[in-house]
Amino acid sequence: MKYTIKDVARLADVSVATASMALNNKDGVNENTRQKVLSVAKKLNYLPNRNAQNLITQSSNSIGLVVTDITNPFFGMLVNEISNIVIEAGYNLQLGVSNDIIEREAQSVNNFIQNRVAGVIVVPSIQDKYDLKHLFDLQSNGIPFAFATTYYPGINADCVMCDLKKGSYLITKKLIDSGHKKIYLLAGNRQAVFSLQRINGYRQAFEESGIDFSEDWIIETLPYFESGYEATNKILKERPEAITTINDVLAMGVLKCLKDNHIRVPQDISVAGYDDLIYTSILETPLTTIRQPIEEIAKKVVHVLFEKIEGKSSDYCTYYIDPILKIRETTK
Amino acid sequence: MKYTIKDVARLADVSVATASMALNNKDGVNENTRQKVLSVAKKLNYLPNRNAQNLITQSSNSIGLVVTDITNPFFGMLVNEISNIVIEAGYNLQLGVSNDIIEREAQSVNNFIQNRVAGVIVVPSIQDKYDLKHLFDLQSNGIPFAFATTYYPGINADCVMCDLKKGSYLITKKLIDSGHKKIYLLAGNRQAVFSLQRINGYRQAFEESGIDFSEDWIIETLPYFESGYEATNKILKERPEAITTINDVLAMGVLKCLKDNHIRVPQDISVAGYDDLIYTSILETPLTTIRQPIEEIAKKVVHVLFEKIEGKSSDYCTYYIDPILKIRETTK
DNA sequence: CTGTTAGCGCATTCAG
DNA sequence: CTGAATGCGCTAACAG
Repeated sequence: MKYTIKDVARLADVSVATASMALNNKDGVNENTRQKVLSVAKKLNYLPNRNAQNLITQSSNSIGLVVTDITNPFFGMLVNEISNIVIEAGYNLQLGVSNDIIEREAQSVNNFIQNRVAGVIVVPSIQDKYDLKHLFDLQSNGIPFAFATTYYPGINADCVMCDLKKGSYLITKKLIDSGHKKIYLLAGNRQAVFSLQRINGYRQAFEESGIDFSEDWIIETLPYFESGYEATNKILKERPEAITTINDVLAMGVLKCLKDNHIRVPQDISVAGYDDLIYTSILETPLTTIRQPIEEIAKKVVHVLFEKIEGKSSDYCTYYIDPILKIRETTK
Repeated sequence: MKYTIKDVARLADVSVATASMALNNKDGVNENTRQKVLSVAKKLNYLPNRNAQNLITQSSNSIGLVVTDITNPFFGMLVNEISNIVIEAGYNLQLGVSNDIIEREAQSVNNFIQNRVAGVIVVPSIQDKYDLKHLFDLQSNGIPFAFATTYYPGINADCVMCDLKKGSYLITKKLIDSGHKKIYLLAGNRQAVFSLQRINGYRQAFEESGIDFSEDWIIETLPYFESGYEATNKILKERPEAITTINDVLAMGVLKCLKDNHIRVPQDISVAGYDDLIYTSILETPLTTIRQPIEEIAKKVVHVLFEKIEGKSSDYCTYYIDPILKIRETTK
């Protein structure tokens, strides 16, 4: 049976109002009656109906989170961290998976709005054309939100992300210093902030070194394993000296392709990834990569969101977390 | 601004009741007035409050899902599939991550109960002692639930899972047929159904072949990368001829340890995993494994749950999906 | 076809 | 300290 507060009030022989006050630890209720209420609540296994609570208190115990690709362990870890923190704080997590399709992101966000969640965290997807109405809808509904790992430009919201430009700069510089010139970048979608920033870091390294580079070396890709494989297949005939990617999953696709073509890493080609997934450490040659400090990103983004929810802060900021270069064996 | 149905009613110059009927496409409302209501709703960007809707209709648009380890791509894929199906059906997904801690599972389920979700899917965690009160609470609150990938014994609920015994049987038989005798099994927790079934398959293969085996070859582990590494480290001095595991992530830990100890696979030791993660295909030597058909499991478990939600079915069943043996190069 | 009334489960006034 | 009354936003009778 589902019990309501009426049931516990009736069985505790008090009114609904006092039952409510007792249950919520409000003062102004006699200790004896409180105990009586609590004990019947326990006996009945009574759990308050959040829909009713949220409705009357005009608040919510849920946080909405949209990620692009839950299949990628990087986002798996992000969800894990965010989930832990959010639950710890007494909230519930509603999850949307966009698969990098903006319409799905919008659908999830609309769900969140209808459910009147307390706040939303979104990992933006790759899109050429942005229809960001759902984000403005969040704003007009007074629901705070923050971006994680990257952001959509032109939106007034907090963002917590890795300093992607710096990461790409570090890795590209490393490759240049090792004597490579023809360094390809599997870059994702040029329109996207997370690609642009990495491209800028890549460019900066070249410019600082005074080595010429070609725009043709910047390859647009999707961020998946297969995309890394296909892109590599296409550029192989250009004889790249090194290939960097915007994430480890792409880099694994690169390695797979090179393997299938009997090209040795790093003897024939150097390869570098981005993210530092644990699973890359057992590769034939462990992957040189950039670590994005996920725990920090998760902690910070939730913190920032909570401040907005609690009304402690009202100005928006993009927080950059320092990346860490992990030199392993896929680079000379 | 947040608008309520009152606002759209007022601006459309109708009563709240007709506004509601128009919005919900009920018939018995003039086409003109319906259009009028719809247009102001659109103009206002009105989205109904689900808390109120759920409260009055005594229903819900949310499905709760608890997984153990979202960091493992296997569960990432499972969440992805379930999310897609559930969203497609017009539901919202609430996610809990237990990290194999039963108290966290319970907390998530309690959240789901309080939110009065329509149904719950749970991936049971590894535990010696089960306090399954939260599941009985689901039942007493009339919330249908189903298990995915494994189940807790003694609970009246549906389960959709891979035929784990068969999978382990197939792989063990394969190893025996290749001439191995001393085959270790990194088995997870013996108390858990998902371990037991695999152990049974392992046993069956030995018994059929008439080869003696030792109980000592069955090693209890946690299901994580590090656990695979550590377990391997411990059994190395016993000179195993082959190591099978209950998931690919564990197997990757095994491979990493063997690599660090300069032990060749499969020349010195054969290794086999379970799950068929895409990332294992680029390993030094691609991993022999058992594929669990995740899409099928996801589809079926959601289907089964929906039938319970809609009251179309009332008896419980465990559905076993056939595993697929993937022989690659880590086995002789 | 439309508006009035009632109530989902709960928290918060305000009298007593 | 306690209870009766009110309303959160919405849907479902029921009259008119």
